Amino acid sequence: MVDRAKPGEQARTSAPGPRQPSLADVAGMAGVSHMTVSRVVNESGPVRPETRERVLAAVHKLGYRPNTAARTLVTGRSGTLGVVALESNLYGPASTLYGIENAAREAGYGIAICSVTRPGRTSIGDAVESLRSQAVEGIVVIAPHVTAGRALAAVPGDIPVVAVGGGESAPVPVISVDQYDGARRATEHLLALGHRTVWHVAGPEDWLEARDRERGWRETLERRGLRVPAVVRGDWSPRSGYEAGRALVGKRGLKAVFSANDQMALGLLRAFTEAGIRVPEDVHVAGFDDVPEAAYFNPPLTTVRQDFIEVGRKTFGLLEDRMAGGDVRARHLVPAELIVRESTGPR
Amino acid sequence: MVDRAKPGEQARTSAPGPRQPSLADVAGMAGVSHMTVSRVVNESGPVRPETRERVLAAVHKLGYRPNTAARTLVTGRSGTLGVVALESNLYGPASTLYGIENAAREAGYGIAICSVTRPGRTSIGDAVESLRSQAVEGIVVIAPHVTAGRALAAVPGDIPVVAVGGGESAPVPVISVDQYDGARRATEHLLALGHRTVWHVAGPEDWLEARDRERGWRETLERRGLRVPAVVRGDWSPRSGYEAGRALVGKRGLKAVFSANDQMALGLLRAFTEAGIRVPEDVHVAGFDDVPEAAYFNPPLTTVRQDFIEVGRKTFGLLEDRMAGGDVRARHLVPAELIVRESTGPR
DNA sequence: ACCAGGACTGTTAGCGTTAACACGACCTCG
DNA sequence: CGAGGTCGTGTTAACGCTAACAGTCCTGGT
Repeated sequence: MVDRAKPGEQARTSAPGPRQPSLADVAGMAGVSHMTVSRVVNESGPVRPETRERVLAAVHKLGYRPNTAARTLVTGRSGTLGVVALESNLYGPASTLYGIENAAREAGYGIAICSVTRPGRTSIGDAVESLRSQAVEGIVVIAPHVTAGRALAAVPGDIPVVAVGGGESAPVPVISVDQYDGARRATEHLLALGHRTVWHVAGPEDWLEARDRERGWRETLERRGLRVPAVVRGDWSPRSGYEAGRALVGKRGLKAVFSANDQMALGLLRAFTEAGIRVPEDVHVAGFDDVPEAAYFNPPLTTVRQDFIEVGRKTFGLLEDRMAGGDVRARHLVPAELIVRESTGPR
Repeated sequence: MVDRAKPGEQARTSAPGPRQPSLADVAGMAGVSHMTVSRVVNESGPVRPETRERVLAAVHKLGYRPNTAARTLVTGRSGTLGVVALESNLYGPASTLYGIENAAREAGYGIAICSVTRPGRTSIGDAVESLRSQAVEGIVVIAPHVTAGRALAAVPGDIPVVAVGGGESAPVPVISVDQYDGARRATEHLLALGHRTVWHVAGPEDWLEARDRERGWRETLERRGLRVPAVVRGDWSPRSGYEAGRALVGKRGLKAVFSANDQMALGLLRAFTEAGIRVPEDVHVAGFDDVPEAAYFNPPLTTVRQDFIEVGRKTFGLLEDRMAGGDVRARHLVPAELIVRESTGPR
């Protein structure tokens, strides 16, 4: 029996012990009915100041905490939102999650999360299901993946859902950074440096953000009647960027490269360095995301910044509207900002 | 009235509508008592196969979903764990969270999170409080910060809590990567390259991991009777690493630097490059964390890898023990692994 | 003096679930 | 052939809370 707590030290085992105090216990101590206690605790309905004092004292003394389960059962509201996050350890999703969580907490909501590693209709569906069973009042799906649209369509309609970065076809409201415009800006910036064309290292084909960025790049070139080089495709990882870089080395007329994210741009830089190609002297490189590291790459990376906190805030706002019964189906865009650094600097 | 759903299209507004079906509804349709339905749903107690079929059919037809709140109310178990994460957009915490979540979901638990930006006794306390009010069964605190110890001491003892990366003084079980040993390995690796000493860019003084890494470095030098240079302190960010690098440039005998994390190491590399100091030719540099980018830094970074998935798994296991009533107070360490790359390569 | 109505408090009835026990039918064993 | 068990099912009573209504005072206007 190692477990005997020393005096003054709380027993830290989870012995069943006396259960948490309930409204009734507080009521007993304060000499009122449980309803009066409920009214004090929720500030609903009038209570004489004197009574309130007594109740509050009892609440304090007993360490009373309202039982969420009971409250949820009777009110039908859990005060919890669910977030489905795909690849939540990537910088973008993690930051978005953070933004949503902040906005939600400010409004008094708790957050339940469910990450899914590999996308696919089933897993997103499972995640939503798992959250629903936690009685969440609404769900945010962070899954900028093509399958997300189908998965979302399969979600029962009786719970409010909004998506972050989903496709236009999603049957729910979508909020997203303007990937297309961000890619356009990066591409035009590179062209403005005097290049005849811009190469592109794209993200995985089944990611919507990858598609939008690629489209932004492609259409910018087409609009000007410029040659559109074959895209090299990566998987967002620095490693795939490195491989893309090696594939690109030696291409004729390689003067400007737009990478679909900063991590791949890092791999590119590495591959170019190894091949003796200097950035920005020989080739200009731009990325996407503006991860905190980007400013300290070698050289510092020109990139497109996404305001994830704003995305989180707007997403929560949209979900709130949906939960209030609004029929919002629009697609909301958050503007992207071009950050120019040395990787596209003067030669 | 824009809201009328077209036939075949689900109404996506949250109109109150007929409430979710309950056990009683299913029971009615199947012609049994609600208890029989409960037994079928939970696979508790014997049910004749024939009856089970009928019940299952009704469950399916009605789209019955158990009401968690009611179940929690009566069983006292919510099936949810809480995670308090500090700076959850940093690579380490985000990965740990991911690891914990995975392990928890495998065991059938849901996860509620609560991030806190700035540490301090109150905010961690608030976060714990907020999670408790969500009726979590246990709490993981990811907060490798000195204030975490005090904050944890203030948490009521009636809920199981474990900490990730907390200090030895924490009144709860702690799980952590062996920071000290990781730092020792990095330092010894640098010394083995023939340097007379190793400089150190430390993390914020109030982070326990920063302290452990610094101690591992310092004591390794002291053990060999080597000179211990003054530490330069950063805040984990690449920017602070850059500034540290500029402060270091020109120091006499600067041959080897151990940075407390990879991001700062990146800043260091940048500062050295700008100053015309070559890595690894002039100076050797090592980091800590092994972020995915580290292998593609310029040059690729020697660093200490932390197995966050393993940390998450062990953390969940420990919490499970606590919830089962075990009085585990030990400190569990996950070994760190040195990854050697070009930044400490041959000259 | 009387009644309307507000302020304050209490009583009752669920919310949907599981725990605990009760009951009949059937089987097995001595 | 009856005692005692298991199987399959039902009944009842919580769990802790809020909604809805029912009182009981007290005040103020007529």
